[in-house]
Amino acid sequence: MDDRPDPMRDSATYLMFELMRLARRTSVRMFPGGLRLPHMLVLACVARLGPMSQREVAAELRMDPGDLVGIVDALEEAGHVSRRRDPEDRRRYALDATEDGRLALGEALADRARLNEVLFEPLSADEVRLFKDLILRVLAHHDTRFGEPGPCRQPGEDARAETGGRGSHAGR
Amino acid sequence: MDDRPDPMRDSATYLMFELMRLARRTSVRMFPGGLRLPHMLVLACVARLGPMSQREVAAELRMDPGDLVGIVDALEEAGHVSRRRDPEDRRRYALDATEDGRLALGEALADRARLNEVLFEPLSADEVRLFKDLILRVLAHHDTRFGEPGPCRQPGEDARAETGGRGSHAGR
DNA sequence: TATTGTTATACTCTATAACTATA
DNA sequence: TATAGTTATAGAGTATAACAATA
Repeated sequence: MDDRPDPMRDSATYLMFELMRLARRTSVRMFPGGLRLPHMLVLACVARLGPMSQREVAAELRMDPGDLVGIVDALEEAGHVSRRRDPEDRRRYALDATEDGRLALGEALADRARLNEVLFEPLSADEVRLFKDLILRVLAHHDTRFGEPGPCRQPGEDARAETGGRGSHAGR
Repeated sequence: MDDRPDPMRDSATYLMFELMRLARRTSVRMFPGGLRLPHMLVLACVARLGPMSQREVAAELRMDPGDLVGIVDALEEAGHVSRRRDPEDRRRYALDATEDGRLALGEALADRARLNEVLFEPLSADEVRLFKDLILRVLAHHDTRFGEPGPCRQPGEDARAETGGRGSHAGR
């Protein structure tokens, strides 16, 4: 039966696929009805980058502007974002996060942190940092958003456990 | 503008989400019309584990048996798998990979390897191995398929699927 | 921007047929 | 047999997500 090894398990993208399925199921089980990732991303985007148009959000998140309509509809109905016409250019919206939206984002971030704790429990804190660092380096290679070390570390934030230089830090 | 850090980027599951989006887009761009991951998984499963029922495939891959119907339909129509009734139990199919299916699987595996090379180009071979190793350890902690002997159920999933061999179910 | 439509994936529920066990 | 319960597949329906085309 199990004589031959599964050739799929050699593929990093397949393993990531399995891990994402596990993450989604675990998320639904732990936080049913919670903010889903796309909504969370849009909310976090407007909360961080201030009043902006849907077009700008779509560009920032690499999402289809058409798909943003429904997401912003839902966030507006939930009272998480405000959506008024930009007086400078009435074709555009000026989206912004409400106070309630910022609270909801904080809760969603806490939930997601808890999810990550449960999911990555077998890894040490250093290993999780290394894991994220490897992904960030791959993303940076293909997507300018993740390009520079910029918004990952801030003055006043703790940077001592830096695992990832561009060099080789993974001997194994 | 606003140079506050994006709080999402601290979340391993968010970074994985972005990397999976990138992988899917890259895959479609490099191999339009190629075998998609679920089809590939089913094909690899029957090619490796010999003649088996759809129920067994679903259990092995943690997929919904209902969703398997369409996937096997497509694989059968493409000539990649054979689907005949199991004479021992005519409710079941005896699925098996055809020679053509094994060839197609080999090509799909080669394509996926090429995709992984392109995607993970910024990482060294050791780092990719480490990356896969970290994922495998996480998967093993939540899913019995991925090693780690021991009594361990994956979250959000029950143990309903236990179709070992034909014949006796001990507990009734 | 918004709308409409298409496709892929995942999950739920139900129907039907074939099997198992038992009275 | 007859009856009841279980299993394997099929199908409909829902929901999310990505994407294309167009108003």
